[in-house]
Amino acid sequence: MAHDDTTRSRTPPRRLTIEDVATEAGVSVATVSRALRGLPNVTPSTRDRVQAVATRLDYHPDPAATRLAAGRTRTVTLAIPSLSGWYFSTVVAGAEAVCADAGLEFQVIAVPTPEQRNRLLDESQRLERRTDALILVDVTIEPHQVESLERRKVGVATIGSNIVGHPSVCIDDELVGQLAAEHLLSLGHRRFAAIGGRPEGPMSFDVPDARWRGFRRTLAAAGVSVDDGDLHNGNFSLDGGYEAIAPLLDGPHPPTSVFAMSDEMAFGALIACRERSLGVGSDISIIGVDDHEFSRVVELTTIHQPVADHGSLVARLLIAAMADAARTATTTSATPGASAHDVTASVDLTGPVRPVISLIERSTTGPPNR
Amino acid sequence: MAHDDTTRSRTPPRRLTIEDVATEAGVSVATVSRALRGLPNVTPSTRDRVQAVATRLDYHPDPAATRLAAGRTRTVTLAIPSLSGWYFSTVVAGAEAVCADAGLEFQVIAVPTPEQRNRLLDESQRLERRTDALILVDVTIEPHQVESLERRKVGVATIGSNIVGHPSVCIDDELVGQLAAEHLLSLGHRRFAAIGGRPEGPMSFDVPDARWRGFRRTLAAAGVSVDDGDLHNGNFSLDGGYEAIAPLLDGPHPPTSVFAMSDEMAFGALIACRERSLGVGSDISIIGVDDHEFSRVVELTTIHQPVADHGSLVARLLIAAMADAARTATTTSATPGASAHDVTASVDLTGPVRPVISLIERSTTGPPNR
DNA sequence: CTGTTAGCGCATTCAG
DNA sequence: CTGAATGCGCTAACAG
Repeated sequence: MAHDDTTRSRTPPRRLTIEDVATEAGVSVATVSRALRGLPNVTPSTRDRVQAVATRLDYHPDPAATRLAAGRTRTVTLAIPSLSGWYFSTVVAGAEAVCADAGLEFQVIAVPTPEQRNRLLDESQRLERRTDALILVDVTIEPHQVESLERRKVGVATIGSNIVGHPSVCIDDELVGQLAAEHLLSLGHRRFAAIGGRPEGPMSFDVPDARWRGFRRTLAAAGVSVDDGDLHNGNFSLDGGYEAIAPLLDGPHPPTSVFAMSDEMAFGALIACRERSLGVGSDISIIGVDDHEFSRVVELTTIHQPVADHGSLVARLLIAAMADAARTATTTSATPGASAHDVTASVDLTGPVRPVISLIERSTTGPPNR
Repeated sequence: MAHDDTTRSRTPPRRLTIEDVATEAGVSVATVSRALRGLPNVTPSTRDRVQAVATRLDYHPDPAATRLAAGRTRTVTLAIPSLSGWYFSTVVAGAEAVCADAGLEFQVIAVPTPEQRNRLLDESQRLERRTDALILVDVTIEPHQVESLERRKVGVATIGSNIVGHPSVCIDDELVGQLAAEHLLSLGHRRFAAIGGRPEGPMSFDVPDARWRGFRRTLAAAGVSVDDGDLHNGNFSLDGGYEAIAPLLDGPHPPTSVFAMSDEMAFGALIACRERSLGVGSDISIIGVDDHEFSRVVELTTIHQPVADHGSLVARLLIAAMADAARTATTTSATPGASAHDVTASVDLTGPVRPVISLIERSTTGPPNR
């Protein structure tokens, strides 16, 4: 009554190891290891045979054993202030897809506070053992932390900021501010307010600063002056946007236009305006940043950035950089001149990649009516 | 000239091992292992000493080695049709937070297609080696796959469906349909359309079916009949909602009310209505499901579900179930009667937990004007 | 209570 | 080109 014990039995089937494959294929484990990883020094015929057996047995090397023996984890870890929210989740999705494609495990960790950020980054020892590389999304990192990761050969790539010598994707945030200012200015606005970042909030990334600089500079060039009192904290959230704008609307001297540094904050502002029966696009103009999926639902004028590309782009850059590093390491210590013909990875992966941004004019902005 | 070589040198510092701690503390590695894991059979004084040394040295056990030796990975893997989108990312965020808190690594994998789903679930061998447990979010799983995972002691928990004997969180989807129908009915509507799931789309989960059943049943009880021709595919996306509703609006006999099975699809419907200058809440009523973060921005009437809790809840249930399983395993083979006093985990973790849902009436629904 | 020892599954020298 | 041997760092019996 022989039945397939490995699929029917109630007891856990013994996991098959490289040795099972070796025995079955009539070779040594070393050969199996080489064959399966596509290393040289294996006769094509034996390689094929080994691969056939492995496939038939449905063999997959144990990642833990591989890690322990080889020292590499084949996993990428992404750290991000939050996993929810449109921007963040879109970035995560992009990065995951690329990593999965590359056969890398994808781990993710939310670091909403500076404490958690440091707890993660200060333990490079721990990190090295868990991951081959780190993708930092709107997470700041200090020089000594970078250095520590470099020393431990942990790859690093960033979104929203950049580290010299490491791949990064970030838009020109000053330009964002400039485009917003130019648009509002061209419409005839002269009274502005801005809703921006979390000065004492969880993270301290410099995106909002740069946007504010660009905004302010452009206004100044047009002879309009704003000061830091015109910048309000909206925490990059819908509620934050609402809270930030409401008092202004109720105040004695409301702005005719507001630059919300994210669409989500702009949505909050929209609610506040509706509550007060203000005509958005006439009584008051609102411009956001992101081109959030739902911006067109409310016809929000905004500055588009290709968020979906951010994640996949860094992941690709990171993977290329890692491959590059690995190859350089072996190349350097083996055949110093071998890279002459190998221009494959000679694209520069260390400078920041700057996705193109553009103004999308919809109906929440218009000429001021007062 | 002694300087701290482990933090300054350009060469990777040799990672310190359990043996370093042992030597430094003057005990054996076994004792260090016990002490650090809080196992019994260690004198408090030595335990303290070991812990002090470990802390001072900033020692962290290598996860790969632990996995290999202990067989457990201390990682939880979450599989989900997509990582972006409000519902999904909110769930992910909740689960991650709980896992991180519990000291578990958190891996995530997108399975947009049935092929990818099967590729994941059919390789229980591979899965077992990578993760201790699986959280399935709106991902269907076949009985034999469940069995295979059970045999390999991989924990499983689900959201959006439930597997007997495993923890799960899912709302009463028939009730969702019923609430929507009752609301629309009470307003006086008699002509309905529904926008629902992806019949031939990537996933084949039964959420939309249940919602449709509840909707239809309630209507029938009120003497109104709808048929499958009134159910349109909106793919649970904004664009899908738009595409689904547009032709109806342009048709000869448009509905006075539409039940969108997700807020995102409702948003798409909203756009279509606006394009046609239809008064939403008067010319046509729209009700969604989710209570999406932005529903209040557009004043969408919807059926609220506590999405933020879903993720953290399953994660908690899963972790409890895993602890339970581990304890049962040891208990059973050691002290059969020991659990008499230990009622800690005797809450039932195997039945589905059903979060409370409720209708939130805003302004996109109202009495029909024709 | 503590130390010794034998693997966990694989990658990797080094001989052959 | 291939195989035998060593060790990655830790846990889990077992012996003291």
